[in-house]
Amino acid sequence: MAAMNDLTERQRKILLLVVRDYIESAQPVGSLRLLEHYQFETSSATVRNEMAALTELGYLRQPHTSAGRVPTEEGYRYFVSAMLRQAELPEPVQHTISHQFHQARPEVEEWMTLAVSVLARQSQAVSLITAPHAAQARFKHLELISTQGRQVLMVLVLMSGEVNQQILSLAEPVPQERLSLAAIHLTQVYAGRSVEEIAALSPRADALEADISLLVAQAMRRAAEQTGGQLYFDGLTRVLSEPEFSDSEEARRALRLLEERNLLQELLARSAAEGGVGGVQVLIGGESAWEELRQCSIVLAHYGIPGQMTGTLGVLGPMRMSYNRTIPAVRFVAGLLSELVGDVFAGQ
Amino acid sequence: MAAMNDLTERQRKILLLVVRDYIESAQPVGSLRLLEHYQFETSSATVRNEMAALTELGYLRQPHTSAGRVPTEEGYRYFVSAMLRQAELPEPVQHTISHQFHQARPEVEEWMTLAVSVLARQSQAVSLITAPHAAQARFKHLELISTQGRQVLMVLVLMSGEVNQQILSLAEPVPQERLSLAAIHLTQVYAGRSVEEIAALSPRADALEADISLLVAQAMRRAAEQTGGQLYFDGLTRVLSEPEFSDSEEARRALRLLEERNLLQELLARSAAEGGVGGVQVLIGGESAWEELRQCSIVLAHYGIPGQMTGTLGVLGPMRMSYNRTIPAVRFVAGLLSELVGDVFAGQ
DNA sequence: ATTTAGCACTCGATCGCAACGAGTGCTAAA
DNA sequence: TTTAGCACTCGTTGCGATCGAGTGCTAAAT
Repeated sequence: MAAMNDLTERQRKILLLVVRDYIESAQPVGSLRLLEHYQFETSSATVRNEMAALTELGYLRQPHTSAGRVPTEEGYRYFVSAMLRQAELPEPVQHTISHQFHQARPEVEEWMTLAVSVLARQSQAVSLITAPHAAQARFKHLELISTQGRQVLMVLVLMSGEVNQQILSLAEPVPQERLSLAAIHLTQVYAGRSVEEIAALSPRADALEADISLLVAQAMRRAAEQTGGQLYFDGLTRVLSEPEFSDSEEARRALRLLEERNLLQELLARSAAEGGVGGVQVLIGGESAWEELRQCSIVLAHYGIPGQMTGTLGVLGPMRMSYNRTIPAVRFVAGLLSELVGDVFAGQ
Repeated sequence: MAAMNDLTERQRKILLLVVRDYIESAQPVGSLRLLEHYQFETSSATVRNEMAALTELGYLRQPHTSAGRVPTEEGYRYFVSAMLRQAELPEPVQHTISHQFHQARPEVEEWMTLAVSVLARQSQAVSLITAPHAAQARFKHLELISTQGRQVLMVLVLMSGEVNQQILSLAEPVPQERLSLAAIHLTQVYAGRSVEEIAALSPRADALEADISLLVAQAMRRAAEQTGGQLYFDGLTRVLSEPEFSDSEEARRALRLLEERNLLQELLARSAAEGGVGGVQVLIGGESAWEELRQCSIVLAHYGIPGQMTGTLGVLGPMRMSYNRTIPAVRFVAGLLSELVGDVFAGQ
């Protein structure tokens, strides 16, 4: 492992260019190629020497003796940390995205699908996001709606705005009025309470209400146990044209994670512990993460109101994903969503 | 194009075996291979002659002169129509699936994810389903919940059980009591009404209610305009290991459809016009469907209560998908869902 | 002490070519 | 009508030659 700042200015320049070129071309980059495409005052031999040094330092790697250089994970990391400092999304793009969000219908679901769509387009990789999720599930409102016979639709709204619906089969038909009364009563009693409080309240005499409050507690416990809000993603098919994914079965297996939603949610949640809202984290080569993600990188950030109502969004792509488009986009969208969520849920 | 029943018994047997073998092996099948793997009383030469005849008739095709035979679309169709007649899912599998559904929490969302998961596993292809969708959107219930300041969460429940939530920004803060009164009033007035009826009712004097009823009408119109319920799918990554998809960019492009949810919904909705609930339709080679689906087949069925509350489910896979596992599975799951939906929504 | 021109060397990629073999269609005998 | 026999087709496989992008090293130049 190399120390951080032992690079000369020229080495730094060469390293960054190699990474940049490799990200674009997906081909090992050699000294001549570098001279052709970028401005240099030195000759190819000098560049070769520097590249050898960078290889020695662990930032670059040769797939085989007579090939150009490819960044190592360490190399990507250097590139990314240089990137993190600066890198704003261009003004006009910011405006477009911002506009799209304010144009959209004010529903969380809309925001989520818009966010993944924007990120997928911007990064050309797979984007994911979890809906904002309250740190603590608190009861807001209950509605019971008779549909037919003994079937009742229960709609449970949490203070986070999360809506939970479930179909109950009662032992016998109950008229809508009685259902409404029960719902109003329970709503009054439970308003603002947490799962524990609701579970602790002694079951009331009324059999119907007792049944229902049991189900309410269950539903809330489920909501609380979830590590995050609902997961959305986009860009899966776009990424299939990347060479990494069409070639190797290895990388393709990584995509299989996407259908194991709970696994992925856990991954996102785990990182929440580390980074606060605002900062962009970049996991390169699946450091500290899953085996399947060896070949991948993840750029992620958290949004929302810290400690109250947060979600995670990120981009999953090949290690040579376009960080300079992805990182600013992730940061910007996270900021935008924090604002929107803040407007609606702040101070509960 | 060949007439339907001009095949001798032996030709029929050979054709079905060729299709079956090709579906399994993904390799052109020759006369010798057929003799090895299945029981024949004739020699390879006879089989060759019959294969030549079947090629002449348009059921088979040779990728090149010295290769085995591959089914044409016509060949697949013959195979499928032979299949449609019989083909039940094995009893134990039926029981397992049935059990899973009755075990699941009684929520539409659960049913949908379970359905796609079962179908994806059973068919080894991409499965899709649209949530049950009412033929006509009818108002059931409205709830207004103040979250913070001028922000109000509107929860609109339709008689179909579809729940619609949206965040409103009012001109000025309104206390929860006033919101509740408005919601109760509107719920009474609108109960059971269709979009048109609601839009037709003259806007009332109360400004708050007027605003809200406008939004309700908008939301209902959106719900009505949607060609189907929410789209779920599964099995995307599994299908990537099929040779059709890892080899050709062509087939991979078909998968891109899956992220254009509206397109896909339209496709499913369009077929609804043709087949009623119960029958399984098989679209081979994207007949009458999209350009992108040239290489694919779709097995689909409708479920629910005809004319009232229906959804579509299907499997999208390569033309050589395993019809004999897919067709019975689609039929069975459609039946199961019809029952479940019927229990809850019948007779509204 | 750097930098650079020159050069031998490496090794994957590409090309051409021969051999292989699965599969066919045809003919003639059973 | 079936089938054994056979010539023929043509994609696949294997192999050696060649190519060329790229390297590292050495020795001269700055």
